[in-house]
Amino acid sequence: MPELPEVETVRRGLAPTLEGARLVRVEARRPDLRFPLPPQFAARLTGARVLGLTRRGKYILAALSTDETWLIHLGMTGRFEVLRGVNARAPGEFVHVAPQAAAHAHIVVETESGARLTYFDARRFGFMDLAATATLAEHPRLVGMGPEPLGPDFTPKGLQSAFAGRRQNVKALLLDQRVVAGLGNIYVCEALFRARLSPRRAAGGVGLTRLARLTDAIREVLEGAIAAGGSTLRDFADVAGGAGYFQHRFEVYGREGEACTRSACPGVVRRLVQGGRSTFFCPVCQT
DNA sequence: CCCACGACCTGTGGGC
DNA sequence: TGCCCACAGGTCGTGG
Repeated sequence: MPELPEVETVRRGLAPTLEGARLVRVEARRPDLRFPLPPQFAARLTGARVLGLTRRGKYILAALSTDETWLIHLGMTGRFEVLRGVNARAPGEFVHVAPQAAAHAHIVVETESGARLTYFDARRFGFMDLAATATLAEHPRLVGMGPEPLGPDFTPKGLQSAFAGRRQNVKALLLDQRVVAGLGNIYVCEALFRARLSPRRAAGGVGLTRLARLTDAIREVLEGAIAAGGSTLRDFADVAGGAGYFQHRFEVYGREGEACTRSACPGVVRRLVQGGRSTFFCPVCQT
């Protein structure tokens, strides 16, 4: 589910509760998510203070006072819920888009100040790890990851080098986290539409003019989505159970058969399957 | 190295 | 109403 804007929404939601907080009780209700949790996972978190919460691509990174960093990936259905204080369950305080089954509450963390954080993940495609902060950049999940699309290293020329000689289509390569970090199926479709670029083009053949449109489009889409609190199709919720609303601004994703939203374009949005995943695009104005 | 594809896991929505 | 299949926001491992 969550791509960069949703992960950033979760990070911002967790920050007020976690930053500076000491973790006093940690419960792992099963030994694994997608992968086994690291050895002594709960014990290594217990007693630690969270120094800061950052994000890299689709990972949330919690730097700890123990000189370790807690890495969190939400997979497709990972979700955090934050309950604060004794009145946390007061009627009406939280709106749950889809109440999470207790069976999927895998990790529970309580802070010294009485907040409780629960990680739910129905499909268990999410995963967590603990790694020494000093060598975090060498972590296998982070090493080789492409530039942050909202940072200064994401440029048309950089994208051109990443695409050079590649015959794969642009859509598939933009989903590759080594090319650019944080994009997923929705925002790649939306960005390609805004850039008027066909998802079927061979990546290596795209010129700088188009790549400049693409990098701009990616930034615009992601910034708009973060400002809207992410997109909620079925699973995504922020830490208070609320929905994002960027899905109302989708121009192609999920709109197969609808008229192209670009003014004066006579096209109809089509769906095709690339690399086993749906791509939505306008075959008339995306070239 | 590059690329295509199946696998992982559960829930849900649409069609019949 | 009920059943079954297709599909879902991600990533990894394997094979050619």
